[in-house]
This record gives sequence, C-alpha cells and structure tokens, in this order.
Amino acid sequence: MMGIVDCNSFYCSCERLFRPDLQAQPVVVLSNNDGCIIARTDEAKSLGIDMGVPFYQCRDLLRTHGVSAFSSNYHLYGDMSMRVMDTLRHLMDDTEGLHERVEVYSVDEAFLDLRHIPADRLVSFAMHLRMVVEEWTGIRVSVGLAPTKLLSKVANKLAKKDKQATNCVMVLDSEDAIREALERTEVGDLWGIGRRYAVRLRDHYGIRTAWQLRQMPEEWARRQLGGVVGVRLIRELQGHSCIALKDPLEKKQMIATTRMFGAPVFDAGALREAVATYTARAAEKLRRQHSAATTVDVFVVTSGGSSGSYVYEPRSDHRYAVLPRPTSVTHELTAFTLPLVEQLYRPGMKYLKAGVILGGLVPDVAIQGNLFMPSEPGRAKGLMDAIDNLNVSMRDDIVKYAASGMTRNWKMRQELRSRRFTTRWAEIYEVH
DNA sequence: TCTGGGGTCCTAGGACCC
DNA sequence: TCTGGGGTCCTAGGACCC
Repeated sequence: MMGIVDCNSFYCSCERLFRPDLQAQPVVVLSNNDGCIIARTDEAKSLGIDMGVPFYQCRDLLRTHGVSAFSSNYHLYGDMSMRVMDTLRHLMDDTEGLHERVEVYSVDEAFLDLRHIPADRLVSFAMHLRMVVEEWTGIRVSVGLAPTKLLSKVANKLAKKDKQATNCVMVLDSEDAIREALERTEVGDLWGIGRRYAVRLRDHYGIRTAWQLRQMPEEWARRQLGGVVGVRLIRELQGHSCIALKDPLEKKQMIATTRMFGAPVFDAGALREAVATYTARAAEKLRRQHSAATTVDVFVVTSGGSSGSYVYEPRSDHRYAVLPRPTSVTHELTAFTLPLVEQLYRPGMKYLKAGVILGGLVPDVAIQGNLFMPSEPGRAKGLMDAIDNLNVSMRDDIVKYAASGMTRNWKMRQELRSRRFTTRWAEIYEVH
C-alpha cells in the first residue's frame, strides 16, 4: 500500500500556530507581491473565496467578513515543513534501513511506502500518524491510503472533503471502496488531469468521473493523454502501482529564480540589478546541491497591452548562453547572464518580471575542464563557501555583489508578513 | 493601479554519427 | 530506375504538479 500525508491549509495553519486567536476564524495567505490568494482555511473557502483570485479583487469581501490576510512567510512555512517531515520519517522509521519510506513531494505533502504495515493495522496506523504530527508540530494533516500513489491521492482528497465523517483519514483497501471513491471523483480532480485534459475528456468522450476514465483502454490513453504518462495513469487507477517512491537524494535538473517586480521596471540598470540578484540566488541553490551549471537562460516578461488598453497581456522573451565550462561561482554566472540582459533590453518597454534558469547541471566534484580556459584555482570556490556561510549564519544577504544593487526599487511587496518566529532570534515569539 | 514561483516529464523533429 | 538502418543528442513546446 501507498499513502499520502497532506497538511490541511498548510500556510494558513502555520500562521495560526502563532495566532491562536485565529483558530476558528477565516484566514488566507497571499502569493509573492501580495498578488493573489494561494491558501485558504475552510472558513475562508465557505465564504466563496476561490484559489488563485487576485487579492485586489476580493479585498472588500475579505474586509466585510473579517478575514485575516497574510503575505507569504517562507521562512516560517519552510521550517514548519521540515518539522512535519522529520516527524513522519521518525514514525516510518525502518530499522532494517533497506530503503526510504518517505518521499517529500512538496512543502506540505509526503508519499509513504507502507508495505511493512499489516493490512489490518492500516487504519490505526494512519490515525496514529495524524495524531502524533499534530501533537509534535501543531499542524493538522489528512491521510489517504490505497494500493497506488494516484489512488492514495484520491483517498486523501475525499478525506479532506468531509473531515467530520472521515476524521481526515481514508483507506481504500477493497475493490468496492475503490469503485465508490472513483465514482465520487470528478475526472478533473485526478492527479495528472489538468484543466485542458478535463475539458477534452468531457467534451470529446463524455468522461466525467474517474471511474469512467478507468474503463478506457491503455492504447487510447497513449494517444489522448500524453503517451506513457496516460498509460501509467490508467494503470494506477486500476490499482497497479507503477509510480514508485522517488529517491530523496536525486538532484534537481534545472534551477530557477524568477520574480514578479514590486513595481514595473523601465530602465536597464534596475533590470540588471534584478537579474544579478536572481543569478546569485540561483547559484546559492546550485551550490547547496553541489552542482554546476552548463547553460544559463534569462527571460523577461513585458506588459504587452497597447497603451490605454485594459487587457493584461504579458509577453515573454528569453536568451540563453552555453558556458565554456560548468560553474557554480556567482560572478562567473553573472558574466554570462548580464550580457543577455543587454540583448533583451528595449528602451521604453515596461518590464513586469524577470528570471534566471540554470540548466545542464552536473556534479561539481568532477567538473570537466576546458582546454581553452585557465583551470579553476579553487579560490573562487572558497569565496563562495565563505559568502554562503555568512549569509546563512548572520542574516540574508549580509554579503552580496554590488551588481545586485543597493536601492532595489523593484523588490516585491510584502506588506502583511508575520514574523519569522522560528528561524530568526530577533523575531522570536515573546510571552510577557 | 493591482494577477506567484519553481519544478517535472514527455514528444516531435532536426542534426549528426557510424 | 535506383537512394539503408539504427542510434544519440539537442531544443522547443505542451501538458502537468503544488
């Protein structure tokens, strides 16, 4: 059996931990730049606040109903996520240590491999997980258990839908239970079926429920649902597990840092500062997983609507470069990303967003030399280590490159952020 | 006025190799 | 009239996820 543990309204739950007065109150959390709603509590959902709605469009509704809104506080959420995942790993501890049983799938979700739990103990084990995680971290979770990853996601979604009846736990351990669950699940709610496929399935094939989809032949899925991806989806629906737990040691294949600007940018200087900053941030992530990049890609998003038009029509453009030799050194990367900015920049354009994507990642231990470049003396590597250590131990960006700029008018807005209670001494929770 | 950020996998098609 | 077979690697683009 497979399982998935999913934190309930995760970002909102994190905010409530330090605001017990909000326990039964509606709460929402906003995306970067305070742009749109990305997390809601059940109370907020029942007020009709949808996922992804722009903040400015529902400001009045929020005020009328006394909904508390927070800017996203990734220090807090990241730290709480680590605590939840550590708890899960502890509870899934495997004395034989043959393989990992927990796959951290996202900041608030983890898949579990439950082959070692006897069938008659699955329900009580799921209850136990839920209880201990809440006791140790204060975060409530929902648990879905089933023969495959996809079916466990189905179970989890149904558990969350009716928390009273299910106690946030659902186990699909019989054909009857699976059939009933799939009949109650809309095809668009399935993991792997997005909006495009959902519409096509409904309009072209009259398929509305997950149960209907399960009856379709594999060859049809191969043609209509993205090749082998579709075939796997059908098999998983039928209860044949074919998406295994992922190895936690796997490294990322690309690393990106992209941001919407706090206010539109018009001049090349500010654009260069932003790209230099994003390059530095991406390079930090690169060094953390001990990789080096062979390609850099810079992209910008401009406001496409002609002047006077109300239509929001962003357009994007990008340029990339192949490095003469893989590197993770910030200034070696900016030496390539900044010239790309010059290539992209057009005076008079209104820039809304920019990003840096590092690709062609290789391990940084055995970087392949280039016949035509002087070999890396190791000094730059030492400098990077020193900067990374200072920035981690002291505070964000105590040391940074001048190219990143000092004014940073383009920085994102975050007007409603709570304190970083668990990761900054100066912001720790106080009891008087 | 104001609409997030960071990833994954897969396929098709072209260049190139022996 | 005739014009191989079997690969790899790369990029662009499309779908999806949270």
